[in-house]
Amino acid sequence: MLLHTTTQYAIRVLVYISKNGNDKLYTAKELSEVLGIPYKFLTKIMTDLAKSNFINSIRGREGGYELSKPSSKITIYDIIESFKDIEDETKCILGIGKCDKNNKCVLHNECFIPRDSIREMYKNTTLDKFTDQNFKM
Amino acid sequence: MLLHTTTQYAIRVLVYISKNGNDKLYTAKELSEVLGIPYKFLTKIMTDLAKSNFINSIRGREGGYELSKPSSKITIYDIIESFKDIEDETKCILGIGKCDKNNKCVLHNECFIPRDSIREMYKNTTLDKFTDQNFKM
DNA sequence: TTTTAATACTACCTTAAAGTAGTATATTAT
DNA sequence: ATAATATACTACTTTAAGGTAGTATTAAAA
Repeated sequence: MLLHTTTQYAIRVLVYISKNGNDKLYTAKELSEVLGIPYKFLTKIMTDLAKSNFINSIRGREGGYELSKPSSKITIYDIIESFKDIEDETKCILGIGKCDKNNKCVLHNECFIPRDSIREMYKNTTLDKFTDQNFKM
Repeated sequence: MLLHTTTQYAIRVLVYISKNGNDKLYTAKELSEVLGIPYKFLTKIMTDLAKSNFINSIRGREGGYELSKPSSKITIYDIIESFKDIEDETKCILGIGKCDKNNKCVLHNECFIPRDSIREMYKNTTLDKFTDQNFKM
């Protein structure tokens, strides 16, 4: 359920840009400072986000980053998936191969609903959902 | 939500002994073979389980391991906690310090219920719950 | 055209978890 | 007594994630 630091950073950057408007460019320096993400680590993540087409990166003086599509078209699930951080839904919580209804570990039934609800929430949550609200960044 | 391999192994060993009866000793060799856990890794974990008083270890020829208390007194939560693998309930899913009701990240509300239900399940699940049932090991 | 300020690339370092190897110690059957 | 068969201890290796450093490239301002 917990996400890798890299994925957390990616989500936070995209949420920040979405909340603050996609009508200007954001530099790595600004994102790094305001979100408290190490600069060099952040630029690596931004390059990945550009390659997977979440953002456009504009090089050179006056450059920076912007979302490459409306925030209503980006889900939390998309971001997590792009960093290969989605939990395989058949993966057994006790590490015994795959769990399905015919092949259950002792905790399978108890874990299924909460795991599924998290995954559905990720799929249903788009970045525009946060634009009006006041959350910590 | 996913557990470390060490924790998964520990749970599986204790569940196995509980299901198969605490009226005999189980050797590391048997547990390793039947559960598919690397022998040397398993013995390290068993030593930890003995130190944290989940099992008694009997050294020497004819030795082995047994539960040190009734399986009804051992919860999944106890095991996970002993391997320091319990998720801090105030830990922010996006890694922004602590989340509580006055200081929420964008995903806090959506994650709270499923995270809490997993934790409660761990607390309410004792090893004797599995003794009659037929689950994969 | 040169300087400045931005991102991109390549390589490395650090840390913790997973796993392995060898030896020491304990206990019982013979 | 001693051989056999257990667990315990110490130290090492491997791997992946997180993080750092230096340089190259790009493009607009001056």
